[in-house]
Amino acid sequence: MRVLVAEDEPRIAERVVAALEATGYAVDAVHDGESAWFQGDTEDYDLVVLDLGLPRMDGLAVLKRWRAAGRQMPVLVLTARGSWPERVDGIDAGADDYLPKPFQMEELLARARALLRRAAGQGAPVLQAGEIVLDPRHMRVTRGGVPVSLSPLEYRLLAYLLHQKDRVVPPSELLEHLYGLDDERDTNALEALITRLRRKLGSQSIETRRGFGYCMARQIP
Amino acid sequence: MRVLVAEDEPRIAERVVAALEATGYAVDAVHDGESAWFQGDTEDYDLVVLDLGLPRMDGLAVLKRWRAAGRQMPVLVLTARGSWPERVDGIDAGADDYLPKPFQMEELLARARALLRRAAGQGAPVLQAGEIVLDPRHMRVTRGGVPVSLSPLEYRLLAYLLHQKDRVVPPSELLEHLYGLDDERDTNALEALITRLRRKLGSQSIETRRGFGYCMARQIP
DNA sequence: TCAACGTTGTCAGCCAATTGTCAGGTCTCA
DNA sequence: TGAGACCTGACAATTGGCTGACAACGTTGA
Repeated sequence: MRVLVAEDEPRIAERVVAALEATGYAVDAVHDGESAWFQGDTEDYDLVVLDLGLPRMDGLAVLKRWRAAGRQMPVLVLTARGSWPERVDGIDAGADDYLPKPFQMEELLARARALLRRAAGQGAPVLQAGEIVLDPRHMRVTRGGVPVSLSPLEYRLLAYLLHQKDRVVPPSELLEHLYGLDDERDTNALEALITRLRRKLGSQSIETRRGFGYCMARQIP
Repeated sequence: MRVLVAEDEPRIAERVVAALEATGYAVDAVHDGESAWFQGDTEDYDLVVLDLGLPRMDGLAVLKRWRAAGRQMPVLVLTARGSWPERVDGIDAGADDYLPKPFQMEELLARARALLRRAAGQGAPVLQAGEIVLDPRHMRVTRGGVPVSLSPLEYRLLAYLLHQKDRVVPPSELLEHLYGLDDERDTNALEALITRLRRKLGSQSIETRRGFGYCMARQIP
């Protein structure tokens, strides 16, 4: 999961980034509207946390430009302006949710989860495929009820595949989402990672579609 | 657009129903948890506005039962319990959004619009010819509902033919599309490919128009 | 400070699926 | 009936993907 955080107040930005990273997302941070717009326009994010009061370009303007250009990613708007007319504006400009400042970090994370979940077209609070269950709230993974311990990278890979449910995800997309910005990696690193994950989850858990990519195995429940 | 409103306080329920109806939605209202659950489980709604503090069955329980039963409709949760831990619970139980009371009606409408907009964005465009179905999102092909596993090249060929539907596609065009080159590639490679595809999809699936090209057979299902 | 450990990228070798080629077939139409 | 268009089975070269081994790196704890 790649997340872009656009927030100009250093203390808040730092806390948000730390919390999101601790949750296992790959996070990029920018501190003004123009950079935010550029990043969101050129890179592929699963979620954007966007402050409305950004320097150089207003957050609302950034959001509108993205939407006008057809960018679909879920956007969680942070705003200090708590009165409801602005909220309504934000939502109608294409925000998927907003959070008035000040907020509890836990609440931001819950909303982030909800948006990512919704974007994946899923209503359940846990991600699941067959006997594999991933609980994003507690960052726990079980296989048939038995806890499985995953490394950070393994966890991110599994979470991404589960979010995509039975879509086939090409290796290039996985590489981009796992390693954040401009990291050029050998696809073999990904293959090794898949192998390690399979060893922990069972070789049947992740399906290879030769020539296309990977997806979680569709199990017949 | 059908909307279900589950709210037990008569004054609020009345205002919400009126506002939604004024917007042009068809609205059903219930006033306790059991009725809410029953309605949501048996009828098809595009959106549910759900109060958490319902008599007879708690709103959260209603929501969880829906989700457990696989009901996917967007749910906007209303709650008087404004503290953030309950909000987190609500969101994690499968709510798509929540609105703390008291709220401005305009804000509720904006959120309703956002949820409906998002739900509408999920159409699954599939390519089809007779019993052959190609789902581009899942990169899956089925024949009479039975999954068929295709190689990358076979998949591309089929996708192209399905896109052209009832048009007869000359071999030169197929070669160009499959191999990029406008060249002297042996048309026999294409013939071999067609043969392999036919073996998987049924020999009737692809029609040969001698001297012109190929097209998907128009089947009468 | 150093050793033990876990994580992750790299490398090399292996296996199996994919796909082009070839050598015959079969079909169709003049 | 024969020429060309098309089909198909066999085969081999190529490619994509898997995995065990190892090394680099950071973390932890004594």
